[in-house]
Amino acid sequence: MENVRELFQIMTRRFGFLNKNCCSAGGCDISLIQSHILYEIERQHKPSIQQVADALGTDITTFSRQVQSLIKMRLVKKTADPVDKRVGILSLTTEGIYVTASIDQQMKAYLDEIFSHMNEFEKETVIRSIKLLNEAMGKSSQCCTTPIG
Amino acid sequence: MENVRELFQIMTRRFGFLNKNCCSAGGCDISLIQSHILYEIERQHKPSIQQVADALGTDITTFSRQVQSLIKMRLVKKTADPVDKRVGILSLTTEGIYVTASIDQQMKAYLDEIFSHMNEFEKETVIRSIKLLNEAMGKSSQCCTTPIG
DNA sequence: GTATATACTTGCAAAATGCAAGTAATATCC
DNA sequence: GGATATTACTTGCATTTTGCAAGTATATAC
Repeated sequence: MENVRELFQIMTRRFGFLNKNCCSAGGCDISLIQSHILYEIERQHKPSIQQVADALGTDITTFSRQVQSLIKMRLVKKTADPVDKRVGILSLTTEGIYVTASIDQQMKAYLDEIFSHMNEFEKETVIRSIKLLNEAMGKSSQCCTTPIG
Repeated sequence: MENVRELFQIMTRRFGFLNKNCCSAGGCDISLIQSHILYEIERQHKPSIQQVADALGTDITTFSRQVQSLIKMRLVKKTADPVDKRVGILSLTTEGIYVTASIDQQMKAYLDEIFSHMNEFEKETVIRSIKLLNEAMGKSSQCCTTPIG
């Protein structure tokens, strides 16, 4: 049996590089962290600050400031939740939507390139496997979540 | 067809949390970055400082200091290459080997837990898929490597 | 209506980062 | 074989990032 951890470690590292590559390139100059934040704001529908911070495993004080800088860059909007005025609801501005879409497009192009080295059957198997993996990680309560400390 | 990027993004994020969890827990108090460095020093056989920095995509000046702190913690040794005295060869100390092994053990336990939610066939498929993916990423020259800028 | 909890925000001090400029050793050119 | 360029780091320094402690504002509990 091969070294499973090594396989995971190398794969995630490479995917991390992919994410990095998709920031500085072409027009938008976004940090890796900012890219992750934009992605998560789009993915969740009108999330609160807390929700995104939790999803990314970032300390909330740090995240508060990261959001502030994205607001200054006019990529993100913050509106108070009308039901509970304490919570700040995050959403993308028009420019934020554009930048996020642009990053997504780059990522997809890279992924296509990677899959071009496989046949259709292999590609299907790989995608199905990752889905399976995500489900298994979701079921596992003790791991794969934000570190508590 | 599902959103492939999303699958990747979530998977790697979760695996990242796994890595984080395996640092602060139990005895050794190691940062996530330090854990990655230890892992890479063990993986490569007696690598140079440059090699590890490249593998992790870290700026070499930053990495130089990260190595210094690991040396202070007595987890890493640096010896000049006898053939080329400019290059610093990195290796783990006895304590470094112990800490690295301990982290690896935790990671493996977590991975076992994840795979316990699958049957043997699924597990085999997933592992084979990740191998395939790594090979495909390796073939792709334009991506999955350190960002140039 | 007071007490507690939640969702953030800010002060501050410590740590991490990366460019510019250094040092030392090697490789190249003539 | 000696000047020049290159490589493999290291250090100075200024900027940025981080997270704990302590704050504010709103909401919930009793």
